[in-house]
Amino acid sequence: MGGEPPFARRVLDLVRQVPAGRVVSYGQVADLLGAPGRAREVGWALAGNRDPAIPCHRVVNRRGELSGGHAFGHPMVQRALLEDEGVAFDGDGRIDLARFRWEPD
DNA sequence: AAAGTGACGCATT
DNA sequence: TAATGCGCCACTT
Repeated sequence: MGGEPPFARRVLDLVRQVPAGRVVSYGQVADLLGAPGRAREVGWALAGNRDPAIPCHRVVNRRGELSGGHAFGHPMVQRALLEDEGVAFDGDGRIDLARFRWEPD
């Protein structure tokens, strides 16, 4: 029997559960996977993702800022995707995580 | 093998 | 609240 699925696989599996109009932070994903302190690995997992079914644009940093923007070609692309889902940005280009943070049941 | 890099986060200043 | 430094771990050179 193989052990647990690769960390990257578990990251993508969790992110895929994030509904439209909601976001999660890198650190939150790591914490939910039982790997606190490994937020950077979450970023690498998303960077290596090739599956368009994974809503990786819904993952932001702990301050509600867009970090993976350049991976979409331009930060504005990710922002447009989120705004289209109903996620609001403040004057500093940040999301109010108190309102839009998603948490699993 | 060692050092540098990065889709991050936290403590301290 | 913002800015800085350090910890973290996989990947690259």
